[in-house]
Amino acid sequence: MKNVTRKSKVPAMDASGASEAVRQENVTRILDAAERLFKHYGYTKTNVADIARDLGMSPANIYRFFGSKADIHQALAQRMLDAGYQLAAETLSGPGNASDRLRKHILQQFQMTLETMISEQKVHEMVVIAIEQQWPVIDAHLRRLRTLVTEVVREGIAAGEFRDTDPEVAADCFMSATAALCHPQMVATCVSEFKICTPEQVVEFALRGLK
Amino acid sequence: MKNVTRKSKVPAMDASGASEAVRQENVTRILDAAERLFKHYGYTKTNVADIARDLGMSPANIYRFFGSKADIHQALAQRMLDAGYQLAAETLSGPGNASDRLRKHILQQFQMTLETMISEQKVHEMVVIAIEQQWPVIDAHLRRLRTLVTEVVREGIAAGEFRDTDPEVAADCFMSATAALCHPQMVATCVSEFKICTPEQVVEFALRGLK
DNA sequence: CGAATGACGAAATATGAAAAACGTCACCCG
DNA sequence: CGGGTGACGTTTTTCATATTTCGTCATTCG
Repeated sequence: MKNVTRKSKVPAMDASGASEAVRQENVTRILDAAERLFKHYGYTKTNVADIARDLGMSPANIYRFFGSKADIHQALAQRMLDAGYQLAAETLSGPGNASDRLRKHILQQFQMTLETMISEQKVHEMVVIAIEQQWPVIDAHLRRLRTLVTEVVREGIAAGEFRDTDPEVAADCFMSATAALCHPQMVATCVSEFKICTPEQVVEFALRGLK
Repeated sequence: MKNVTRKSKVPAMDASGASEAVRQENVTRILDAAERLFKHYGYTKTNVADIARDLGMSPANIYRFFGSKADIHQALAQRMLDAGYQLAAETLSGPGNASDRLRKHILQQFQMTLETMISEQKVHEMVVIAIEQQWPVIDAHLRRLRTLVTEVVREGIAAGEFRDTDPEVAADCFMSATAALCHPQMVATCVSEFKICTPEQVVEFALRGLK
């Protein structure tokens, strides 16, 4: 409901820079505390009073930086997704040909999802909430990732590595085909059930679709 | 917990056939009533007393045929999955080359999932329960389907239509790659979000992975 | 004057008793 | 004797209420 990135109005230009900086630092401190508490006690079991107490401030003060508890959750999700995006960007713009990079990217994504699910259930709880409620941050993240993948596909086509098709469509198809390895819900349900092929084989299969 | 297919002991061989037949008819009647009521009022809103009243029998009598309400649900799921399997079997053993049959099969599956989700929310509720609790019937159904797909892949390889690889692995990869179109949870979440490519394109992409 | 807070109404959630539903069993009936 | 049932103990769900938590605002503080 409320907007996540509410910017304070900037009445004067002279001190606004410093003011904005100190504000940003408070935001970061709150997110750090929230992340730690959420991971320890779980999202639903942690209330804003807990976060405020942990920081030695009043609950009301939290609301000067975040419109709601859900906003904190979303900002945290944004931060985590940003980290994932950063990693993906490095992998996808790293060394190797297009196939190598895409393969590494997907398997990395899979690995990350798997580990989060197994060892950090509290984080997984937050992920599930985010997906169920179809937050825009998730959608935006997927779009960002798709942009990266599209670029790699484009390079692969230019290098003669992939066949010549619409890079956007091809990238989207590739991501759909590997969704079983990247989507948390899929990973959660499909890992347990008996599968014949390995993640590596699925990636190879999807890569072949590009060629 | 309880077993779904509890068979009555067969003390004598002469009348056991008829006895078993009349028993089977009761099972079917119960399932028919349950299906109608579940679809109308929803699974959680319907109790066994409702089903019994609908059939003009006592609730206790239901338990002579099913170990629990969940067993009815599972048997119903089995019956629906059987119908889906039947359809898939016809499509996959129908006319056309391997690609045509696989394409038709996946798009058909997608269509079915989509319609169920949109127009029969009560059924979708039951599907979600079945998936969340990871019922063996679902797993068995997927295995059955995979067997069918494997056979088509094998034929495609024999006809020189697909490249020569392990049919089982290839079929499993193909199903993973098209999971975004067949898995109810995926369809539910991914349809709404803005996608660049169409279902048809995803299928073509996956088919290309076989070639 | 802006940063921060205690007090407060609204909304969500925990609690616990009452009701309903589940599932079992001794018993009845054709 | 097998098909069927009413009565009954146990578990789950419902629902009203008490408590917590959320989020706002007038007021205080530096």
